[in-house]
Amino acid sequence: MKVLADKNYDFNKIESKWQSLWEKENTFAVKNAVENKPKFYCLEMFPYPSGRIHMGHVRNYAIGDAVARFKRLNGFNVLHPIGFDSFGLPAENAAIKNKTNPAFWTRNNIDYMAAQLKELGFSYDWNRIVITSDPEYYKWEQLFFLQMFKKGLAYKKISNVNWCDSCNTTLANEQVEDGRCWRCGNSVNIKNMEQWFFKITAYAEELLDDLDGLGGWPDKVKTMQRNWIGKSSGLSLFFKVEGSEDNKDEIEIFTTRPDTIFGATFVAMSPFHPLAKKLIKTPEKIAELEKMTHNSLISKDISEKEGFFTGSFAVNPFNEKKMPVYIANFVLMDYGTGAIMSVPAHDVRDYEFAEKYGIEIIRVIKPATSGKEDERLPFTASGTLINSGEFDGLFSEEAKEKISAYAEKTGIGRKVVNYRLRDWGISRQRYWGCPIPVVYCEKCGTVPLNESDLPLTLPGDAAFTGEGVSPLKKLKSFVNVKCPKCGGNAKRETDTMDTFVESSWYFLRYTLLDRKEEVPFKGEDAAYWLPVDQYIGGVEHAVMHLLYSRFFVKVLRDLGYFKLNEPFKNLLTQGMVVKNGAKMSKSKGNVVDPDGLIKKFGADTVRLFVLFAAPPEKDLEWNDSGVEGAFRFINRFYRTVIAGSEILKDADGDADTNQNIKEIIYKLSRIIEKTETEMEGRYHFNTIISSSMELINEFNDFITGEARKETVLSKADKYLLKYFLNSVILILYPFTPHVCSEAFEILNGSLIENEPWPEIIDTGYVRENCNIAVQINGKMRDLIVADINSDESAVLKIALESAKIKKYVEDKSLIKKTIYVKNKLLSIII
RNA sequence: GCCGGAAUGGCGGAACUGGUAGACGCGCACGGUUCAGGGCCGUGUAAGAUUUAUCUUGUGGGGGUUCGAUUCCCCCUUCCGGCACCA
Repeated sequence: MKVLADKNYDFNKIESKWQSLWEKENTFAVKNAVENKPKFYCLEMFPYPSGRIHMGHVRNYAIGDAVARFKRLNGFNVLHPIGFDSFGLPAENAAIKNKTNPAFWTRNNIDYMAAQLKELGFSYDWNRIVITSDPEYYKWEQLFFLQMFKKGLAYKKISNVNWCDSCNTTLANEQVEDGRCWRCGNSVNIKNMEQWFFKITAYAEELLDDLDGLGGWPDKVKTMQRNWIGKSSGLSLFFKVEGSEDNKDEIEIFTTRPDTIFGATFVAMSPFHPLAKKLIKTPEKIAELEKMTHNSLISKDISEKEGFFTGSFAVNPFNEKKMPVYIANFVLMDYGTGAIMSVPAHDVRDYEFAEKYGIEIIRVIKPATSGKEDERLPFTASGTLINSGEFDGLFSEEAKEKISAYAEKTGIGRKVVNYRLRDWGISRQRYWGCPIPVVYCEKCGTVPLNESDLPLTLPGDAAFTGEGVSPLKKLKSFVNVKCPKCGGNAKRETDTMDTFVESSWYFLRYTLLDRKEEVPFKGEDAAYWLPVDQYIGGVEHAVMHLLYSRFFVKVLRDLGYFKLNEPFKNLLTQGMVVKNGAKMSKSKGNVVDPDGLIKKFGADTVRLFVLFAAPPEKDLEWNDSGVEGAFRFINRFYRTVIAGSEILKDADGDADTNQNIKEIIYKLSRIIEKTETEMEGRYHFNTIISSSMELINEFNDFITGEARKETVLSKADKYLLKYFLNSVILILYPFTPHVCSEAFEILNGSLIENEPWPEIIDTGYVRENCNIAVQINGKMRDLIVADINSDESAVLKIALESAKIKKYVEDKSLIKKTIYVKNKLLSIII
């Protein structure tokens, strides 16, 4: 007995029906390795459990779900997991406010957001959920830390670090944007303190080189990473300090412009340079130095170049020139050597400084081209050397080589490569993060925990007052501990790890099916699933998460976990969801809440709209009436299916069919092909959806329009129309899975998930004629109809009969030249 | 300042390697639906002129290559993003 389908589109009923079926049947659960099926790992950046899903999430996950469902239809074994990046500050701030443990707030948010994701109908394998604040997850992170510690890849040092007053913690360089905290936007100070670091700089060269192999990444992201790593090759030189005690003091400088060495007129040194104090001759200037270091600690921002003469001189080994040594606020201590040779004639910054303090300026590079512009100083381009002794006449590039070689030969310098990239500071002075598994013993010093003592869990009885130091530091029961080595008194490390550590390997954890197994993940599973075939997320993580993850994978590889070099094969960075041209935010009052929309229109409508309104890489302008348009289309689509299911009941596949039907089947075939092409990586779903709309419009013309009234549909016609309608349902299924599952069931009585992607069928249709554009001197003048595959002379003949063309070409002899593009265009030159 | 990216109707966008610019949707207008409204269906919708089955202009602006340019090249403007004393 056939269940009569609702005539009207009841999204509530349809969506809850399919969602509960998917959940009950475990439809999207996936095994590690399935024979005869290629694998596809589709991953979206997991959310921080802030409380509710926002439109940015909906867009991100709708894109990912479209890819995952499409790949499943196409016979792939698809891993499409989800989890929660659940350590982090908002939970702790909420804990301070509510005087509870961050775990409660986090748990509630995860439950709510997981329910929202289910209501949106995303096809995740929920069995593989990863929650990073669970000890069963961060335990392995602590293990990685210990292994890295043993290899020297995790180490502690005192340095100037970024400090956010509002978050009460330090930040990595990547997490400071425009001098402000990436999370809260507060301006960042500098603090001198002891911190744990991951030695990402050890991988700088590999991280840079391997970018070239990431063909599936946007150039933009690769460029950002390249700039962030900031490799530069140059020369480091030793300058003797004149008159220093026993002539021992030397200043090492770094330059990328050895060709300008003869133009150096002073040495500029960072106020933090170890020699700074020693070189200064007067007490007043020591005071000045202290003022300068103090100011540099308050703010990274140097609005005005400042400095002073130390009273000491350094000697340029190339020309024995005595150069004054200056302390300068714009010289960074943690890049290069903390001191530079200053060539005001050929460096903008040095020029500015020299002008201000009246230092000598010597030109040593002559422009290759002559012109007023190039006569001006500073001149920073390449050119020919002058005033440079034996190197005169050489061009910059050659001079760099020769001068560097000379320096190496004579032992006054060496070629070096510097990186802008700094080691990743991972210490955070907060509670809600992964504890660093280290103790400080009175006797043994810094001692790592034994692996068997992991996990080191967060204590549940910490107090969240929001005042003073981290809750962990104040908790004596946590801090006071026995040394794992000698059993003596020791104190625990109370810093926790940056939450970007969790997100650096969560995609590996997803591959582990049985979470009871005592491993972070299994090498064979990782080898099967990785690299991620399609990664989707916001571009804001271009140099944070995406760089850290690449680093982490290389470290785990070197720790012997697998042979993988790069985690993410293809990357799609989706644009923001904006309203009235601005990013949605509470302060702007332009937030659109998905819950209300799902209630009003259903998940399929919301998903369809976010995919239809713009291609994924562009920003998406929110538009309420656009959502209604998406809703209207789904209604129309549903009614079409209902009507179709009545009309196409007795479909059967033989005998001749009418030419009009063959024609729309032909059109369908082109759109199936186009969809396949788009789904290979461009992912312009908006064009696929608009094509589907066209197909539905065509279909409606057949079953309700004039065409139907004129023709009686044969069984074979109906067979093709049913194939047509089923194909459209399959094309739309990745975007609007609920209504398509329902539609497929109405039409076929079976599950769409068991159906393969539509094969293109050949109806034997051939286009009989085509429209050809006729141009006169490059301007479109007429559109004529010609037999398909006509040759040029036949088309020209038709064209010359056209009244519009005759107007321009009275006589064939006027034609100078013709260009013919078969079945498309004829261009006549007169 | 340096490095990227973008600019197409009233709006979101389409046009894949140069070949009929404006698909599809929104909005708007008119019409239909025993028509209050809504919904649904149909028609029209780049601009300007007009003798309305006609012509001109038109893809940020200016130049170039080409029979032909939204597409390729050069210059400029605006907007967005990244980096910003990294020597």
